Amino acid sequence: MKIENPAKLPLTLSQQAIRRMPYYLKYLKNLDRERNKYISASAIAASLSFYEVLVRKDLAVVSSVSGKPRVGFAVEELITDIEHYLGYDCVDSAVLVGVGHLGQALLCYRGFEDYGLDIAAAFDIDKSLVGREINGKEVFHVEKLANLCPRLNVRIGIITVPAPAAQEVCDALVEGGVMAIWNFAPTQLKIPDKVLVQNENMAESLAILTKHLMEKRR
Amino acid sequence: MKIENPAKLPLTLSQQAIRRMPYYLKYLKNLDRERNKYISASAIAASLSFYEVLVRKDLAVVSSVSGKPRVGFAVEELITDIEHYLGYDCVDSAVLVGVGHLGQALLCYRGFEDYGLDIAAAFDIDKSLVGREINGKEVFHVEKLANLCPRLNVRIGIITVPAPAAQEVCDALVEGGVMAIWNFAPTQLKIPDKVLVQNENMAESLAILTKHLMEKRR
DNA sequence: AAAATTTCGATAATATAATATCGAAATGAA
DNA sequence: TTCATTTCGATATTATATTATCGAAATTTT
Repeated sequence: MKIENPAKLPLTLSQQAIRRMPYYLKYLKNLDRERNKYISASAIAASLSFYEVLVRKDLAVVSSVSGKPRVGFAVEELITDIEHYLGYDCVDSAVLVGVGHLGQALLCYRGFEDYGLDIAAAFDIDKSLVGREINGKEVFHVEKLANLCPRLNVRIGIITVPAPAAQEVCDALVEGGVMAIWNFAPTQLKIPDKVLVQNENMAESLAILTKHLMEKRR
Repeated sequence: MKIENPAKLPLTLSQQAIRRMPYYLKYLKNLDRERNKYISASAIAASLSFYEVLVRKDLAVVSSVSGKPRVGFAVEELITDIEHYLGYDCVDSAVLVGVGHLGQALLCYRGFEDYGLDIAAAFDIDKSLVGREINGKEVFHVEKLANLCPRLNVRIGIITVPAPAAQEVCDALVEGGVMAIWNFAPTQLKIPDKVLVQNENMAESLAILTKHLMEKRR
């Protein structure tokens, strides 16, 4: 009798590992798949500047088959496995609230489809924007937000309003039954546990940068 | 003789702690400082939904004075300390490369000044953009990038070009003597060790979101 | 056929980060 | 003045994530 998982190897990916997945995916998709049926973790690691063993571990979790020694992993299968793992194969609908510069940039961004995201509609408080279309997506007034979310069958809310308005918008999204929020406003949102918040606060990254430069200066 | 740091308490902040700093700063600045000369770590933690002890530890590292039991930390001093810690008190100049939707959004963003960042100029390959001004910042042709960086006394490069062009732009920035790069392109850049890269890849966050939703669906 | 090489998976060791617990100092109330 | 409460700092524990090491399988070279 063989022991299946002797030293409790991870069966799920860490948060950080999930973040690495899009990089793997992009790299694999850019390969010439006619020439490269197989790819080694070592090669991936070298190209992405990741640690080799880390790549091997990440792939072990998502991959349906194991890699062949001296050969590597089957590229096509890996791509399918990663896309499936991240849920890219079943598209999620989202609404975007706040049609400012950043909001418009996101509305116009091509590439979200590849990531399994479809922005169904946009919302703003500015009446001169309401009714307009941006990249084929209609802009509604925010007061309709909570009502329209269920009707649009939306599960993700994207917040690109100024910080002071963010909590209010967030509450409306939660009321609308959204299950995950992508927050670009520089605030910490209060939210029920069942809803996931992903903050994209540029001040965070900037803090890392300026801190680093400050130390260089010394 | 008193032992200074018996159980090697951290003298520096973790990356994650640095990322929390902007939230502390924002919270403290929004306080009515006339009424609140002091603030407790407990109150900050409750407002930001952070763990109390974590806040205390973070503040202990940046704060020049320790908190008073039953009272808390002096607000004004904390603000000064955090700003100094992050280097917000000495402004860094940056250039932005790639004046698409996202690039324009960043060029127009007010608030960077508060974070010690000044975007000195923008660059693009599109000749119809070159020579124009966006939010008071002139757009130059990318071929001038490496040359102008030293002249503008720039230490940060912001990359908002499409992924395929990112590495080339990055190389020019490094050639221009930039010390830190803020990369919004969804690629892993190859860079000398001395230069810091901060990736702002939306695919990363999106992976977390879609993964989470996929699990909910089951 | 034997030896060298690449790559794998498994395990171990380390580093980073978050959470929990506890005694002591400062304040306010009994 | 004594006692309860809030908040602190220090220490301990646990969780998360990365890096290192090693033997074994598949392939190529000698």
